[in-house]
Amino acid sequence: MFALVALPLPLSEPLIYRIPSHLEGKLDLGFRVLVPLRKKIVTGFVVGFAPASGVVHIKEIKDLLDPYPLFSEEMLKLTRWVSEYYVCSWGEALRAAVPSSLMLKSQMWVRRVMGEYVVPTQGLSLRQKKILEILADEKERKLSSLAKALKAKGLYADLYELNKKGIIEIDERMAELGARIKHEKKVRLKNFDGGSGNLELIRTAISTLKKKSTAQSRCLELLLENEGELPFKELTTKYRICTNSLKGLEKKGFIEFIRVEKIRESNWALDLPQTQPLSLNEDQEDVLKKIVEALEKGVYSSFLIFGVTGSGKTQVYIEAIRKVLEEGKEALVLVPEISLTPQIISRFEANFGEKVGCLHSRMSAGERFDTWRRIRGGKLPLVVGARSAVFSPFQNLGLIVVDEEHDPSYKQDDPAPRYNARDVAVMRAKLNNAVVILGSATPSLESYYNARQGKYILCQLKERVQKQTLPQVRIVDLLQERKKGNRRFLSTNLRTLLQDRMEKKEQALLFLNRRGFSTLVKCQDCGYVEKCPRCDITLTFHRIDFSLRCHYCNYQKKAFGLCPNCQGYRFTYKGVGTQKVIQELEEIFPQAQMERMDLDTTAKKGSHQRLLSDFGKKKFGILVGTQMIAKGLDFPDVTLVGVVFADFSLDLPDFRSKERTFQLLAQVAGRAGRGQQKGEVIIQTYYPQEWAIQLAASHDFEGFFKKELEQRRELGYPPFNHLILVVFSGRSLRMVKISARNFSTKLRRMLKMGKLQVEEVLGPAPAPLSKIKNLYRWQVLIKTKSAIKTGSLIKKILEEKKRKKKTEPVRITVNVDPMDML
DNA sequence: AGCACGCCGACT
DNA sequence: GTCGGCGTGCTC
Repeated sequence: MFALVALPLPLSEPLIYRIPSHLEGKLDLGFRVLVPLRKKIVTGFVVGFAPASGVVHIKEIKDLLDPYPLFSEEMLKLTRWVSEYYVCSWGEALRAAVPSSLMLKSQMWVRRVMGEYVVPTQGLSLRQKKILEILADEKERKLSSLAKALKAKGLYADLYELNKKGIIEIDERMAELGARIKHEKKVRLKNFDGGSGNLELIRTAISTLKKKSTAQSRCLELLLENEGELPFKELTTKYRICTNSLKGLEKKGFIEFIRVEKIRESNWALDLPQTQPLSLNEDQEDVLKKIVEALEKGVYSSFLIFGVTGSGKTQVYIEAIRKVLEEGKEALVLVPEISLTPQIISRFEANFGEKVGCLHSRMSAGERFDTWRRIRGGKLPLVVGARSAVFSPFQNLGLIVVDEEHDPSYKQDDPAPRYNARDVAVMRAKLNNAVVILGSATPSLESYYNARQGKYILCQLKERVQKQTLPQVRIVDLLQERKKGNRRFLSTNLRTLLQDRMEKKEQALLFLNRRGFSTLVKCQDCGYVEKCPRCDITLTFHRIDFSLRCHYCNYQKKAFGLCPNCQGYRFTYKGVGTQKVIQELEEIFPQAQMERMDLDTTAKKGSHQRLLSDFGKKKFGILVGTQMIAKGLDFPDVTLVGVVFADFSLDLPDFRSKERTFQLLAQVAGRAGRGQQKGEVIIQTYYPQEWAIQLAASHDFEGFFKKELEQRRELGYPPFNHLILVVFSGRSLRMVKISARNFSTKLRRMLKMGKLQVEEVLGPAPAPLSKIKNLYRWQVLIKTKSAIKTGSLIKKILEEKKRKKKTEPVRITVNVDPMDML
């Protein structure tokens, strides 16, 4: 009997291994195993069995890593689907579903045997001498670190030679990845059950002991105060009870020593005053009622909660979760990484206490592993986590919530699997007959469209909880500002309002969306950026041949003509940064208190929190920041929000740029006027007529949705088609182009033969970032009705290419449902 | 992916 | 003639 083992590599199929006799009968689907691969040992997962195989040299499974399968049938199905939908190997999908610390790998260690002066250096190569030099300082070293020190790969030949000569020894050990279960010695009162008779007995013991040993009686008292159990270490260090006293108590039979698993967990929640569970308003009650009905039926159903900022979506989630937990089922809450803040976690902890676990990117390997194990063991019925938490090992999942459903951070771009956690969540709910709730103040077009089509049940929360009105939004035309002679970033309008807020001691947020790093050309006089006539996509500038190109369809024209809008001839390539804005603010308002918040200033651990808490305490009045300040902040004294430059996201060469802009503006605007005072928002732009901006200013999602949908339909973009982006990258531009062209020709030919509903194959065209780290990048974009069918076709084509003898030195990545094309 | 093997130009 | 850089092919 043979086992099919999926490995975390981009292999088209699982590899086949012999099952050693001592593991026969013990193995089942979903088990984690160690298998030899080339000269290494790697972790894989058993995904199937075969009675025979055509492979000549079959290796044997080395070992079994767990007493039970790591993956349930459901998780195998889910990861299988992920691998098919997102065009990656099953093993890669499975890897994404376990903490990385479980993916053990062997590591080679190199040790010097002969002393420094004994080694005959003649006859050794330069590199071999270098190796010995490095090994002279230390007893032993990991092979990987040795390779790094030598800035060289492929040391094996030299190492084996040195090994043969008996100068060094090489051995293979499993790498330590922090996945060990940590234990802790604890002291427990013997036969303690908290009952009254039991208590009496111990009290008597304490009083008799008091005469002889105060330490021992004190120890028993301490244990009584702590539910009969305390860590050994705490007793000896914190309470200064010596080991002998404890041993004495053990001998007398009062206490026993136990070893328990220790859970690593940093405390993320804030010690906030426990907010009273707010009672739900009528709208919220309606929504909750529908969800509870669905939960009671116990079949798959999906909801889209569309609620304006501040309408109390979270409270609805909380009540739904309460219901699920009461039924003994489990719940999962996904939030974007950036909003997985202590505030959010505290909110859930206030409601569910010990039942909540969280999973986020800043956790250590050990913490992740422990949390994962507790979920698997059924000890954490509620998990709040970022993207990868969608694979949490629940056994009895009843509800999944995806908050801020539209957020692009749910999509993983690198490495494979390039999945969208929101869509995986919907699939997982289906497989579990569970309920899934997607929530957003600005739903993605896909989800809102799905809801309109009846795929999701649409629930609306139209009012803010405390009935605050939405802020008034004004659009400032930067072109007019320029004509008035104002060359600064801040318009006179915004300056006046900032001045006013400083006088009134209210606070302001200045938001700058700085993602415009693709090279686009903007007219200095009118702000015009040229677009592709076919794709409505911003054209990008290519230095190589001074052209403007569309990276969807490869339309191109010469750069440096006159501006088609105003006949201007001066163009800019770069934009404003947060530092520049701060600099200008300091010039204009020398006394103002302000802080900057972006990736640079929040790199240090905790600085993010400190900045926000200082702002909350009104230590400064103006907060200037990027995306980071767009979401979730709730400061009642912020009455002014300024969007310094709304066009960055609009100018991106991406079909979603309008949607992004709308969502961002709506979110940022939602930060203003959350308290008693009414809020005001200023949006500065070169496109005052742009409807994405105008509709955001009037808080008109419906209007935006209608208009954008029309355009998407016309051009065949999502939600009407799925997009699949295939990127070719390599050192040789020629090879990259050839490879991309071969692929697209083959794909087009195969599509003609088949009956697939593929709308269009666009390109090949240069990627918007057409050269990264000396690698040229070209891409092919596919619009299709069925991502899974087209995906499997792509897989076939790529495998055929591999089988051909001459493969081009070109890396190919497939991105299904990409969030952006950069 | 990541690593071993093979081919080729730049030097002791 | 050797060293080491980089392209090529394969993993049961």
